[in-house]
Parts: sequence; structure tokens; C-alpha cells
Amino acid sequence: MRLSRYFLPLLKETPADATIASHKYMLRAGMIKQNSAGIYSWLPLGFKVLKKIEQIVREEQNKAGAIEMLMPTIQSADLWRETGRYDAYGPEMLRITDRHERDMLYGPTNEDMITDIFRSFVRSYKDLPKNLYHIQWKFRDERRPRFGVMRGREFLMKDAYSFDMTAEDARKSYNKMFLTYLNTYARMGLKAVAMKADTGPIGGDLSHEFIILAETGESEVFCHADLVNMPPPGELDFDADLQPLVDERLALYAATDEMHNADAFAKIPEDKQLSARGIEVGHIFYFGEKYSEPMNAAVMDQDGKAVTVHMGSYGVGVSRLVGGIIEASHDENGIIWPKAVTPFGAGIINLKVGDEEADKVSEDLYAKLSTAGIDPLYDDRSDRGGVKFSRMDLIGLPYSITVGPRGLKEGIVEVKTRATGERENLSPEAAVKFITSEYEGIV
RNA sequence: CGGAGUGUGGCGCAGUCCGGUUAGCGCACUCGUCUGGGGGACGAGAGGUCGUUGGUUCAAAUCCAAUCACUCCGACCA
Repeated sequence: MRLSRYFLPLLKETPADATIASHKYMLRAGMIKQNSAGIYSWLPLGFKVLKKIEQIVREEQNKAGAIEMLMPTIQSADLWRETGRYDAYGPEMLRITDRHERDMLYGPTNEDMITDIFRSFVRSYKDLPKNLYHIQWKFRDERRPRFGVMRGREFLMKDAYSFDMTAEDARKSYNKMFLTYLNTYARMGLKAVAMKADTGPIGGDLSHEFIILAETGESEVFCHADLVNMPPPGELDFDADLQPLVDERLALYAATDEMHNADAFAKIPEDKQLSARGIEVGHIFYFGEKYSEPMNAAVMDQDGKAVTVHMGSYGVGVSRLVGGIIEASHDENGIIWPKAVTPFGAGIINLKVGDEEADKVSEDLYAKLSTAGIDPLYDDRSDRGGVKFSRMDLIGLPYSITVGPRGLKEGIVEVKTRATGERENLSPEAAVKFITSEYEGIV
């Protein structure tokens, strides 16, 4: 993309209502625009990141055997009355009345609807297990939206729902998601820890929250320090018994404040006791027959007997992750995107637009990086160098190549790595080679 | 939902307490000149129903009332 043709409305000054880094930088870098309290438009740059995160989540879900579909944002109140949640959910649910005076709602989650879909079509134990998911906008009328997309009212969530014959099988489905989540966050450059969690209004008795540590996190968390740097499980054999891998994680203490057990925490060696703040980026539940029983979602077993299915649900806050990643990866100059989610793979800064040689080399780099699948952003505007440098730092592309007459006299361009600030003088060819190799396995 | 605030060009703010010329300032924007390797200089411009409605007054951004929106602090949550 050529910057001169892109839509990137940057702000020089920080808007007054932003108090945390991710919110500030998302506004300043032209990623989002607030439309109402807790409701945002995703501008082109922000949208690209959102889509990249969504795609990583999707790929990992698919690997684990979950099947993607799409349910509507607007639901009928009837389903929610069946499970008793229409009254139980409270004012967080946005209730709507249509022209026929029918009670509708903007879905805050989809357990009721997916259970209805399941019971409509699935009749036999032979069809189980199943895990269905979608990535869809949700609305929860938060009492107090804040922190930009980290606590919006409208947010994009991946929610998966598993169906099994027995509690034991459901545990297997749960384990798949548990480990898949760790891989998912790791791919985005995040260190996430699974913590014992409260089940809230979703209900159930087995639940974990996935937390990334950040000073601006909303929840207080306690865990064994080794969990933070534990490598992700990596390639998984989903047909094998995954319990040992899960147990490995659960052996070390980790809990959010509402589930915190001070005695258990005290047993951790003192230098490993980690008490910090965290951002919840995922939450998984096993809730058994909580919805399948009232909604009569049952299948025939081998003996022709109806068996109520065991369910679980698994959420990832996709839009929240955009903010979460920035909280975890930024400095005083702006965002530092992990390679897997960066909106553009590299920036090209032409310091003297109009200079024949600088234009030629920049265009050539742009063409070669594009062909290599790097998706470069070419700053072809005629601003001064300083403006371009700070702009590039703010939007945080992992690499940028500076092209200017001074360097070209020696036949070199400068490649800067955003995270380290390191700069290296290379020939244009070597610069392309370097960046391409850095993206090996990601593009 | 309790408490505290804020609404004035695109953004950040001053002016409001104590009513009175043409509502200012910085940044951004447009045009021109000089510039050009870390947010440049000078000159010339454009842009505002002072959130909304009503009231008081000869006169309202300023006082009063209502209302809407947004923010912050707390209690609750992907």
C-alpha cells in the first residue's frame, strides 16, 4: 500500500479520554474511532490487525477439529426464556422490541441458540463429539465501558461450543480447547497463563481464564512464575490423550482473585510467587447439562436410550486482543507489532520523494516486498524525514527500510528493526532478503 | 448503579467565578517561498449554531432550569 493512497488518520496529540497505552495508540495510529460509549469503528489499519488475529484464532480452532459457522447478532427472547436466562442475564443484555412487539435481543453470547441448532438436527451418538464455533459481534451493555476496545460494549468474540455424550468425553473436548488456546496466544506473541476461574452467569463447574500479564489489567491474578514463560504445547495430536499435557499446566498454582486461595499460594517457593494484574483474553467452561437439559438437547445412545448431551463453551475476545497485544508490546514512541499480527509487514520510507534514484529504489523495494508477500507500506508522501520516522514508529511495523540520496550514493539503504531500534546498512537486495527471511514461516 | 467531572473550529485547550467590541491560543489543514537523514522556518488564508431546549436580561459561551452526550473513580464482566 502506498501511504499517499491509504486512509490513515493519525493524531499528533493524545485524545483526552484515553488513559492507557493501547487506547492512546489505537486512536493516535488511526486504528479506531469511537462512535458511542464502548462502540468503535475499525479504521483500515485497525481492521487489518483485527482480521489477522481473527485468522490465527480460526486456524487454530480448525486444527483442533472445531467447525466454523455463523449465527446472527439478533436473537429471539424465546430461546432465552427456555433456559431461564432471559430474566437471569440482567441489564447487561440489550433488549430490543421489533415492529410486531416481539422481544428480541442483541446476543451477548450464544449457548441458547447453538443448543437449539444442535437439538434440531443431531439425533445420534454417532454424530458426537461436535464442536461448532463462530466469530461474531457481541453486545454487552457494560455499566462502565472503558479502556477503548479492551472493555467495549460491542466486541468481536470467537465462541465455540462442544457437545459430548458423557462428562468424560466433554473433558476431552475441554482439553483440546485448553491447549489450543495456549497455542493461539503464543502465535500472536503473547504469554498467556490459564487460571482457575469463576464461572459467572454462563454456569458450570470447570472453568479457566486465559490471562496475559499487564500493569493495566483489570483483574488481580496469582500464579507460579514458571507458568508465564512456559512454552506453548505446540503441535498436538488431537486423537491422543491430552490430559497429561493439561495436567502439566494445572500442577502449578494459578488463579484469579475470586478463586484465589492464599494458603495454596503460600506453598509456592517465595521467589516464584507472582502476584500481578492481568487482561482476560479467553475463558473456557464445562457446564454439563445446564442448557441441554432445559432445552432437551439429547441424542440416542447405542441402546436407543435418549442421553442429554454434555456441553462446554470456549470464548476468545478477538477485538480485546488487539488492545491486549499493544499493552504487551509498545514503547514511548508507539506500537511494536508482533510479526504475526502486524498490519503491514514492513515500511518503506522514501526520504526524498521526487529524487529519481530514491523513487526508483523505493518503487523497486515496494514491488519486490509485495511479490514476496510481505505486504509493505510505502511512505511516498513528501513530508520531512523526522515526520516519517516518528510516524513509522507510532504505527509500529516490525521493520522499516529508509531510502535516501545520501545512502544511495554508497548503494545502501537502512533497515531498522522496530523492537530493538537496531539499524543496519544493507544493499536494497540484501534488505529484501533480510526481511523476507525474518518472515519465514509466518507469511 | 453510587460518587466526581467535562461539553467552545479536526485535535489539545483558554475564556465562564465577576454577562458587555469582531470568541482567542497551540497543533493540524490550504496556498506560496525557502528547506529537506528524527515531528523545520517565514508569509498569506480557510474553518466555530460555544452539546441541545427553554428561561432571566437592553445584552448570554458566561447566570438559572431541564435535557442529551461523553469521561474519570468505585462496586460487576469476552
